[in-house]
Amino acid sequence: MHVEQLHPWPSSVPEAEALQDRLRSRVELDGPSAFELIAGLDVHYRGDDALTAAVVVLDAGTLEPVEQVVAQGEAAFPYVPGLFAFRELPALVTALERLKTTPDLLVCDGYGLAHPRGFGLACHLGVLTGLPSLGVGKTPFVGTHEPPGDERGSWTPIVHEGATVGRALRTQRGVKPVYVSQGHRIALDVATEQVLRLAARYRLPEPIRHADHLARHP
DNA sequence: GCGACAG
DNA sequence: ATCTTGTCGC
Repeated sequence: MHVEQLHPWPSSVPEAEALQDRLRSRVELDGPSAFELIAGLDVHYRGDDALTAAVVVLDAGTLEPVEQVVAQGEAAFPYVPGLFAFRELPALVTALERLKTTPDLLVCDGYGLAHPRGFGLACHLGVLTGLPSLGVGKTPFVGTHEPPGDERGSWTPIVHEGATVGRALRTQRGVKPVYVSQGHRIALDVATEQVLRLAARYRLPEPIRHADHLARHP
């Protein structure tokens, strides 16, 4: 599939923040509510710089994989909370470009709107591809929230600077919640519904589990 | 001002 | 993210 060019690549923290501020204006917080092909994305680190990016496309109905690609790369930026996306974007974009199929939803490992400048990895990937995207975080980042109830499917809003930026969602009874936020071209209700449906058996949604496995065992 | 901070 | 054993539970 086609992905928009990354350049110019930021060479400093202020440049990276400015790029996020600029691209943020392109995020759309509403879009389709049904999807045929759903991609999971993840990266596995192998040392200081080396990393493997993996993308697995699943049939939304059967949850069977229909295509999977990997790309070897290097961390393209130092790890700075809030600028995490710049580490993994080049390798993830390379992997996406190797896809023969075009998914209609990207399920990203990390945050989208629930980010210090409202532009996490999921937003960035959504804007570059033009595809609906959402982020699934495994630990809290920005904002505050109450613990969701124990039942699968219960959730509480994540509030940051007075606005709802995501949801803490219990995908399974007896496990820690995951943190869902919008990336691009998707409503929060739809993102929540998709994550819950994709996490029918485990804490994390199936597309991310597949991508994580592939990145670790290419 | 200080600490905490997605992966 | 990654370095790492045993242990509890289905």
